[in-house]
Amino acid sequence: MPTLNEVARHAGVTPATVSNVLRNRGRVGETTRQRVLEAVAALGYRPHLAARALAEGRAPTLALMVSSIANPFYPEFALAVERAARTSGHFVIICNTNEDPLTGRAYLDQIAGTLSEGVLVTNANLDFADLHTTEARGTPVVLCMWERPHEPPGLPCVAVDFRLAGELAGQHLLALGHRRIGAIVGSKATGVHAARYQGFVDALHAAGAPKGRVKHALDTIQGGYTATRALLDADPTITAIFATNDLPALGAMHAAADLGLSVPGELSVIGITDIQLARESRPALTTVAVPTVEVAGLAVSLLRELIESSYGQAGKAAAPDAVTVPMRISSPPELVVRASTGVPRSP
Amino acid sequence: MPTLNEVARHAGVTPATVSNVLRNRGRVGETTRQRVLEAVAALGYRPHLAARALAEGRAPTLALMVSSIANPFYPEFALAVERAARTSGHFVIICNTNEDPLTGRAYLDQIAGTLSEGVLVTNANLDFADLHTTEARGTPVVLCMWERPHEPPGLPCVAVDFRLAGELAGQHLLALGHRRIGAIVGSKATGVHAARYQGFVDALHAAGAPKGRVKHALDTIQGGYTATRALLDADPTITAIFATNDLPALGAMHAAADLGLSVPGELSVIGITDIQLARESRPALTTVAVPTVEVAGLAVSLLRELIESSYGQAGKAAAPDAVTVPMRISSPPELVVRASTGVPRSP
DNA sequence: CTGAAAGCGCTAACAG
DNA sequence: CTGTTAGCGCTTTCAG
Repeated sequence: MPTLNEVARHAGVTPATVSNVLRNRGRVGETTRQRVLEAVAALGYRPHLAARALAEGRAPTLALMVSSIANPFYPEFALAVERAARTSGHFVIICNTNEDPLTGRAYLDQIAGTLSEGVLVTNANLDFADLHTTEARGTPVVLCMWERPHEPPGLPCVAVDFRLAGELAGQHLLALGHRRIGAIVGSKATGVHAARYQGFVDALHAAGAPKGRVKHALDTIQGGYTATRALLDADPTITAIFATNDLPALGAMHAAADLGLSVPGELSVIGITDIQLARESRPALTTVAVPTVEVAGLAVSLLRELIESSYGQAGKAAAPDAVTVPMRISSPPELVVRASTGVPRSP
Repeated sequence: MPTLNEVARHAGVTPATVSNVLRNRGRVGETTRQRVLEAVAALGYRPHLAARALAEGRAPTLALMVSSIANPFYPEFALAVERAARTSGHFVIICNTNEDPLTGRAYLDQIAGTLSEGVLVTNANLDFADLHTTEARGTPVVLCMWERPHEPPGLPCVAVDFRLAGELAGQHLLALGHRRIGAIVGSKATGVHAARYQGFVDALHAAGAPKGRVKHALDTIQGGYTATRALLDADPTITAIFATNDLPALGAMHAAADLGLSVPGELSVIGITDIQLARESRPALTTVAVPTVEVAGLAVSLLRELIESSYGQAGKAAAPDAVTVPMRISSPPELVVRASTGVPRSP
């Protein structure tokens, strides 16, 4: 691997000049520029990114924290993040926390600021204190899927109005005529899907409909499957299932299939997110779509801004504007009606 | 961010000593070691990975090239890769080629050897010449899913006997009594699934069964869907579909659903790979499982070995053992019978 | 057992 | 416009 120095020698200039032509910095004469470019091509020179990172004091990578990339939502998101990151020359390092805050911390400790100049956090079971620590150490962090635009998390974030998503789902079911609706909340009671469920309840309330049964479940197909069976077991008159995420909704459809209930004939099912699988299931899942690609784009660009300004204010003492934690809000979720919802069966 | 130097000062020693205790190198006195450790803890020191990379001449990351992380097989594989990589302190950078060889080359050019010390390649539409180039430049490359153990690709790889997988699938269908089987090959005629289809044909041949119809398709659910409809259109007497991958197999099931054909009652469907979705579809997909996690582990450890030896032989002139390109073979694929296959309908 | 010194490959002022 | 001079933070001989 040829170095900058060798290229410089080959071109009969100094390393600084080569560096300059390569990054269009200091103005360089056209003839030397050509000479340098030729040398670069001749030697097949490629800049050593680690060296550059050290010299610049910043690494060209972003860390993407996910609980498990195997959860089908994350790959879609990761793809969008990577695309956005590439536009600013960033590479993305994927950090699976495997739902373990300690693993998450280990990642943050190791790469934040030393190999990555910014951190993107999805709903990855992380300790907020750890995130604040890495922020305090100078590495910007942004939360990618904050659920409650009206209750900022105290960390830069891009928020999606998930309460609205829940409400839209509820309204859709209500409009179809459903009154006995089971709800599957894909997390513990205190969990991250509270806003979605709240929206659903709001819709019910506004329509004067009864509140219905709720079941908390793992945010997986299996979780939705189990929850649905429990729900239907407890109340066979349920005509629709609202799940706070697509995966459990898919599980609900499976449960229906196993119980011999047709969807949507005998049971309607709706989810939230609109992952690819939602389109591809049979029947195709009605859901409330979250603008995934947009969120990824917003998150990356917010992170970039934070990174830039973090270098900018390096000299400033005690920035008191730390109170204004930035938050971007994505465009609102939208109902996508597909084949898993319909009018309720007659009693 | 405290530096090694500051820690050294704090502990009243030199940076070299701190470095030594941190990596258990030069023997260090127990008392100074303690002192250093305290200083490290007190200052919250974390090594600067980019600086270390430069000094060591090697980066702590591996590049994982995939065509699109959104294809459901890759996340599962990526997760396994990351787990394996962590055991040697490596981070993984995910590189989506988006099926574009140029994008792949751009990635290789930029990070191979400068930010990543090794490259893992899945079936990511890459130019082999580019891979050889990066290898020649000194960055080891390993192919992760080579399909034909008996025709080494000329690059280090871990191979899976996909011909066998196709054969097992064929045998299963045959054993059930199917004779009119449609095949969906998830790639162009010249493509990467040739071995799988060959195995299937071998099984047919061995049983003296007719060869049946074939349709090439995109390696997606949609591709399988379209292909299935075409197949059934051309020959309604088909009783089973063999797909060279799970995604198209899933698509076949959807097509069946839309045509009002019950699976497996009126149409059996089998795939290859056993992605998570196969377990989670309804009916659950019968498939031939590839040992994904094992393959990831083999690939990472092979890559590690290549990396180590590449540093080792740095001085040696013209290593003539370049002829022995290493290949690891995974344990054989295994048939997983689930609910999508059964005896053929009576004529 | 520990310190001093050189350098990894590149960038960033500042001179000339 | 181009060259000089310092490092970035860490590792690694080699002396002491």
